[in-house]
Formats: sequence, structure tokens, C-alpha cells
Amino acid sequence: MATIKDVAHEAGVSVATVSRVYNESDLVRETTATRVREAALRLGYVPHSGARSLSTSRTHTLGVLLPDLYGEFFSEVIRGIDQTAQRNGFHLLISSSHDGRPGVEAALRSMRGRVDGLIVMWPEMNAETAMRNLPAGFPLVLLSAPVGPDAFDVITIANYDGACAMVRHLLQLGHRGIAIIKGVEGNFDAAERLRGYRAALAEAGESPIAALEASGDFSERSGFRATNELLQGRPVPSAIFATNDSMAIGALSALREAGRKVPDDVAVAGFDDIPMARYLDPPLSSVHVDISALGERATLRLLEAIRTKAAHVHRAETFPTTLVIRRSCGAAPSTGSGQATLPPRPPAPDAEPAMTSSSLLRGAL
Amino acid sequence: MATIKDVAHEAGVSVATVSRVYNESDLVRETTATRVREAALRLGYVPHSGARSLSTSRTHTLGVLLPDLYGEFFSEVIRGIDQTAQRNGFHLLISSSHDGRPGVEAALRSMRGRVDGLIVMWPEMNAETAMRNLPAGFPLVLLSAPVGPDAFDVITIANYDGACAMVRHLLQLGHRGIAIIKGVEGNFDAAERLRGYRAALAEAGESPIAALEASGDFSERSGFRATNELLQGRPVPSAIFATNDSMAIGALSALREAGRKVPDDVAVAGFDDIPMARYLDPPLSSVHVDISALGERATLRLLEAIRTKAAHVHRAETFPTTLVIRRSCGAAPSTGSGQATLPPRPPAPDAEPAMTSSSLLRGAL
DNA sequence: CGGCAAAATGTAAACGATTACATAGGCCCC
DNA sequence: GGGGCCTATGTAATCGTTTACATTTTGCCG
Repeated sequence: MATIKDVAHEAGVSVATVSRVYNESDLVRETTATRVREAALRLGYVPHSGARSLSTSRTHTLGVLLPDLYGEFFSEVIRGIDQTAQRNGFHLLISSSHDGRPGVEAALRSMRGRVDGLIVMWPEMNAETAMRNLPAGFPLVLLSAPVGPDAFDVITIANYDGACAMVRHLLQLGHRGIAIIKGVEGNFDAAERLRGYRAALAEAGESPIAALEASGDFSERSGFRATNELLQGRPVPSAIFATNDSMAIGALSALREAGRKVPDDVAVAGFDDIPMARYLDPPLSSVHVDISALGERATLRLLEAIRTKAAHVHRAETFPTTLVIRRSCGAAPSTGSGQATLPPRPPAPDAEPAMTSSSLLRGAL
Repeated sequence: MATIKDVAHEAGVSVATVSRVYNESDLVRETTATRVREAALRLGYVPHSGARSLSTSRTHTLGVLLPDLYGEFFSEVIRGIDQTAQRNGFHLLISSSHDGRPGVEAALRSMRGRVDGLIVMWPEMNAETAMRNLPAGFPLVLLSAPVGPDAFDVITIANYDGACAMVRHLLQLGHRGIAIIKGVEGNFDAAERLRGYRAALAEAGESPIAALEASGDFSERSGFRATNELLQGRPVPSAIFATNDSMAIGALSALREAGRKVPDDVAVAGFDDIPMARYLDPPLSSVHVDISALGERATLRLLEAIRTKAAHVHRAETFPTTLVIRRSCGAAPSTGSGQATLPPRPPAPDAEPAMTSSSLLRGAL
């Protein structure tokens, strides 16, 4: 592999000159620059970005740490991050850590010197401590982490509001036995969504019923299983709020197997509004989160932190959710040829009937 | 940020000793090692992996180049790659290139010196040339690329066989007007699947009908649109073979809107068998590809290439597909309470009724 | 043509590690 | 007590760049 030295020799100049050519310094004579470029071409020279990073101490790489890479949610987050990073000339060093805190810490260490900043998504409750031993002032954005803004930049989803709004909506439709399929134990998002569910019920004077709170782990399978349990318990729910769409998909499937009509017999709602939610049968009502925009937002915040380095001030930001009502919860006409209701609407996503969670909040008070 | 020099000074030893402590060399006295570790802890020292790479010329990082990051397919590939990489102590530097060949080349250059090897997924037809100007012998595995094995390591999906098998199956069920929803123009996988479709028809003495070949781009939306077009054309198909599952989902949705029963009025089949295919309504028949295993396979091949470097011999490998028959194509009982047919089956994926494409091939001859 | 800025190029010290080689102790044994 | 040999440590070159500073070349003017 040719190095800068080889090129310098081949072109009969010094390494500094070659370097300058590649860094678009304007103090190289055009004839020299051409000579250098030709030499480089002849030798197949490509600058060694690792060495360059060492020397400039900028890597143009962002580290991304995710709890897992499973499902459309993460895929969308990454897409949002990658697009934004790429647009700004940055690459992504990705690592998913299955194995709890030691794994995260190991991943963080191994990123030292390879990234300019970090996006860490870590909805585990014990998030805070693991971050503490990063070099102070290291550019870092946390996603869905239960920490205060004093020490970190953090972006969270409006889990509580979103869940609240959805449950209120179900209540408005007259549902009383509203069940929830909970998310992973000890997960921040899951806990917040559960809190929102309970709050909305309390608000309506309903007291929580343990039998209506089924456990899940955010997978289709767990949604399927939880729904079967709910159907066999007492009281039988008239609506099921799954705390993410994957579990809602499992729920729909279980209801079909059991011969229950959605939404006539049981209403179903999800959370996240992954792209395919509108193509389900029936189209799934969900709490919309613009997932890739979330990734984008995190990336922009991180890039800013990198740019301003020390002078950067931490903020906590809540990413808003929107209620998207489709047929699965029974608000829209649930039968008929369907052409008059909510078509999958190929063109623009923003044309879809939707209420911001805040607008619904106002309506409900 | 503390460097090795600071630690050396703090511990009263030379940098070499510190380095040895971190590289588990056994020729450091235990008391010295402890002293060094304590100093490091006091200073919050973390080795600079970038610098380490430069000096060892091993980065412990794999570069991954994908055409896009959209949808469950890529998410699964990445997951397979990441898991395997991680298990072997490697990280992932990911880049998706939206912008055709110049983009790919730029991405490749910018990975020089930051990765030990590359996995490139690039189903564009003009793949070959862009790879040519990599340093000869650079560890590289291509996914879904239309190139010969002479110059590259390449893994392709059994697109042709899979499509062929699925269409044969539909023919066996008595379908005659079998439509296809094609994939992205100029895409290798898409072209092969189309070829398989045509071959199976020809084999059965059917001549291809242009009106039954609808265009698509692998998105739900395009599947939706293509299906509407097919329904308005002549002849109206009795079965629709979508060349990936996303488009099949769009097709199901369009058929529902149009009031057509699946599979009674129209049968539907997909390709890829993404995890959620079995939770659709009706559960989707599809050509199963173990996507994350594909990622794993590619990674193992790459790791081997890295290990053996020059002595490595290129191979072309075809990743097998399996026919997974669920209700959407009408082979299984299509109505009824459904509990006797194909449950979403929580436990193990391999318990599902499936035929390898090769076994079906034999059966059909 | 000499002198002098300005422009172009070269020299060499970083960046933060690893590692071949040199060297300093400690121990044993004659 | 000194030669020889481990073992533990130190010295310094190296990886491939960038860049401050030094030096040379160029162009221009008087």
C-alpha cells in the first residue's frame, strides 16, 4: 500500500507538499499539484484516514451504541442518524451491546480515539453511572435515558404523553376494560408508557386492574402470547394498548386466531407507528414517533456539541408524539368496502389524520 | 485526556512497561503492573485505539457498505453481521451510499486505514468496476453482487431458485394468471427473481404476459400501487408474486381495500420471509431467506480472509432459500377458525412447515 | 541586476501507541 | 567473587499523517 512518502518520492516533492495537495491548501502551485496527483494515481495512493485522525485528532466518525439491533425501530433510528451524519461528512461506528453494563463500558472504552462523539441509546434504568467515567466534556447525546439534563445531553420520547393520549382516546370511544401489554422490565420507555396508561385511567376515575396489565418484551411473539393470556383472564378487555407496534402486530394475530374481530370485539392500539402500521389489517392506530427524525435530531445535537466542544450547554429535550387513529381502535368506520376510510395513502405522510398529543390533551380537559 | 506517557510518568516507569501491562505481556512484574494500573485508574487513562491501530496496523473493525438502511431486510443483515463481528472482537463501521457509484468509491476511500476488511452489498449491475481500485488482496466480501468468483469473494441469495420454486408452487395450486411485482430496475436480486419467475412459467408452457409484470421498487407503497394497477388490467391475476415481503404487504393492503379476499380471490406470495410475515393477515407465504445468517456468513468469510490474508482463495457461494407456505397463497385451508392451520408459533422457527427449494425442485421434475 | 516581499516548498516535531533491541538487576553456581 | 543467564525494564524507531517554522524560489521594482 502506497503511503504519502512514496507519492512524495515519485513526484519529486516533499511529504508536506503532497499533504497540502490533499488538504486543498491553496499554496501549492498548480503544476506541482498536478504532478503530485498523477504520481498518486500511478501508485494507487489513498490517504490513510487512521493516521490522519491521529495527527488532527478528529476522526469524522460518530459512535453509536444501541441496546440491540432488532426490529424496525432501531433500523429507523440508525437510518436517521446515518443520513444526517453522512450529510455532514461523518461516518458511523456502531456497536450494540447485549450484555448489560460491563458490555456498554467495554464498548465505550474501545471507541476511545476512534470517534469524535457518541450517541448512546440506553433505556436501562441504571444508565447514569456507566457514563460517568467518560472524559469530562466528551460530546455525548443520550437517547431514551432516564437521567437529568444537568450532566448530559438527553433526548427522550414523549412516552408518558403519548400513552396518556392514546388511552384517553380509547376511553372517549367508550372502552372501559382497557388492557396494556407492557414492555421490557426495567426499561425507561416501557415504564413511562405504563405510567401514562395508569394516569389516563386514574384521570377517568378508573382504578387499575392487575389482570389487565400483561407483560411483554417488545417482540411480536410476546404480544401474541400476552394477548392470549388476556383473553383467558377476567375481565376480558374491550381494548388492548400494546406499548409498541411489534407487540400490537402479535396481538392482532392472536385475536385473529381466536376468532375475535378487530375493532368490533376488541380494539387494538400500538406505539411507535412504524412504517408498516398502516398496512396492517386493520390498519393500526398508534402513537406516532418520527423515529428517523429522532435519530436525525440526536445527530444534529451531537454535531453541535462536537463543534462547540467545551462551550456546549447540556439540555434535555422531549421528542413529541402524535396520535394516529386508524381503524384498529374503532374510531373510524370499521367495516364496509373501506375505500372511504383511511387508504394507505401513498403520497405524503403528513396528510394523514392525526392529532398532536397536546391538542388531544386540551380536548380532553 | 491522559496518554500512555502520563501514566508512565505517574507510575514512574517507561511507556513500554505501561504498554506491556495493557497487552498482557507476562514479562512485567506483578508489583509493577499493579502500580501502573493504579496510576492509570487515577488518571482515567483509556488506551487510544486509533493510535494503537496505526502502530499495529490492525483496526479490529469491519467496514460495511450498504445501498440503503431502509426496512427490515437491512436491519437483519446488520444484526447478523454485528453479532458475529462482536463475538470475534470486531466493530462495525457502517456506511450507506445513496448516490450510486461515486458515492461508493468515496465511501471506500474514506475507509482506508480504518477497517481490516469490507463487506459490500451492492446489487447494482455495474458493481464490478468500483471494486477494482481497492488495494489488491484487500479482504472483501460482496453480497448480492453480480460478479464472478475469479476476482472476489461473493455471496448471493438463491434468488432464481427461490422465485422459481414459489411460482412452481403457485402453478401446482392451479393458478394460471400469475402476476409478478418486480423489484428495483437494474437490481441484481430483482433481475434474478424475475428470471426465476419467467423460467417457471416457461417450464409450465405458459408464455409471459407483459400486463402481468408490474414494476415496483421493494417498498410497501410500490406494492400497493402495483397491485391496484394489476387489478385494473387484463387479465386480472389469480395470484400475485411480490419479489419481496414489503411489497407483498402493500399488495395485501391494496387487495383488502379493493374488497378482494386473500387467498380465495387472489393468492399472494412474497420473498425474504421477514420476521413479521407470519403475523400478517393472512400469514404470508414467502421464500424464506435467513437474513441474519446471511450477514453472519458474510462476516465469517471476511474474518477468515483477514486471518489468512494473501493465502486466501476466492469463492462464490449461494445462500439457499426455503419455501415457506402459509395461508396467503391458499395451499393451507384458507378459512375457518384458523387454529388448526399455521399458528404464529412462538417457540422455534425451524418447526415451521417448509421445503427447501432444492427439494421442491426435485419434486417438480 | 540587486534587493525584497510573497509564494512555494522543505524539514522535522508532533499525534499515541507498539515493539525490536539494548541494558540493568538478581540469582545461581563454580 | 565473578561469569553467565534469566527476568524486568528502558530507549528509540516506527506506523502515516499534519503543520509550525525554516528555507528556497519566484516575480517585481527601482
